[in-house]
Amino acid sequence: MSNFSGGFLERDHDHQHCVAAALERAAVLCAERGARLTELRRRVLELIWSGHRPLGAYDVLGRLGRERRGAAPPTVYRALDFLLEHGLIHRIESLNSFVGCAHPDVPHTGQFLICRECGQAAEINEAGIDDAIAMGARRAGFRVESRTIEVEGSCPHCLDKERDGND
Amino acid sequence: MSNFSGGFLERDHDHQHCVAAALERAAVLCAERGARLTELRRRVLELIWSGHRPLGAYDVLGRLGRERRGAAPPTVYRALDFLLEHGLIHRIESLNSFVGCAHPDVPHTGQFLICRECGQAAEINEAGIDDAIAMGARRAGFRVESRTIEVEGSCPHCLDKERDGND
DNA sequence: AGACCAAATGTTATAATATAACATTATCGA
DNA sequence: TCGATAATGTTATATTATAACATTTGGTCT
Repeated sequence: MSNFSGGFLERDHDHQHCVAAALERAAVLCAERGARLTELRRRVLELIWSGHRPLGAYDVLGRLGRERRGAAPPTVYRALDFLLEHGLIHRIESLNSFVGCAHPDVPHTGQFLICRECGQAAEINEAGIDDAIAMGARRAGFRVESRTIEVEGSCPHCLDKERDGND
Repeated sequence: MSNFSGGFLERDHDHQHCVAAALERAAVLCAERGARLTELRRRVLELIWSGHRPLGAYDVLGRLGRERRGAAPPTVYRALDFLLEHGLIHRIESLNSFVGCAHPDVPHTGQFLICRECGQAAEINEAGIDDAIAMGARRAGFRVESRTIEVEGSCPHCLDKERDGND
């Protein structure tokens, strides 16, 4: 993963590779599960992966609409639901938007660092976060079923830019 | 805090007290800050505190509309914005809704346990969560500006009910 | 008190996000 | 090939949120 810098990608990384890999993982995983990765679903996944920033359902619809006549909100939401069910994408609650998951094979709820400046989201996997949540839940007698962890701030690239500009 | 059971309140707790205390804290805090807790804002805060489950803006509007002619969405959203700014309520992103904050005096971003069964939300304050997030952010070279931590699951009371029902 | 300013609220319209309900088409196993 | 089921198309509408401008209210200065 020389492409990675602590979860945030370099601007010049080979993004075609990200997309191709994501689509390939999805194909394998759906085949294993007997789930149908239809052309529509595949295309929506590809659109979600068009960048590393979360995309809204209507952004997806906008892009889809140009190439597919009769694309309507349910078209997109149903595809997104399928992709969510299979862990191929995550929903970012604080942005009402969706981002690709790079590890759909391992069931997990995402932990995200989201840059306010450039919009890029990085998924991290910090066991300590889940541990600390488990601790808090335990104290409260609460059974955890899922987690939403979304951290907003500035990514390393945008912090660099800030420093360059003497901010 | 004999009323509390690890963050989740007993069903028979003195809720009038919760509301009164919240309104009093708000009044004090606004006075200190020279912020105007108008009748409308106070009433919206009271409505948010009508229970310990997050309330949507349109729920608030529905209740408000009955008593205040000319209540419209901006009426409510503006009051909610004020209350958010002053930390008197928190927004629950995963529910598009709002819940009272019991500790508006101490600046913090909330950590919530939300029961899928009964809808009740408990705010916790688990330093380990923020620590673990700080660690993950550090690894990624990310500067944290705010956090959304919303954990869904089952609260102790609903777990009890499950067990009683041999679930 | 009166004039003024800024903040708060009222009012109307509309944007953005999401789902319901039913019709049609495609896929797959028997 | 038939029939069941899943997927998609289609139309309408629900839900959440904000823009833009008008009016009112509350405080301040003289």
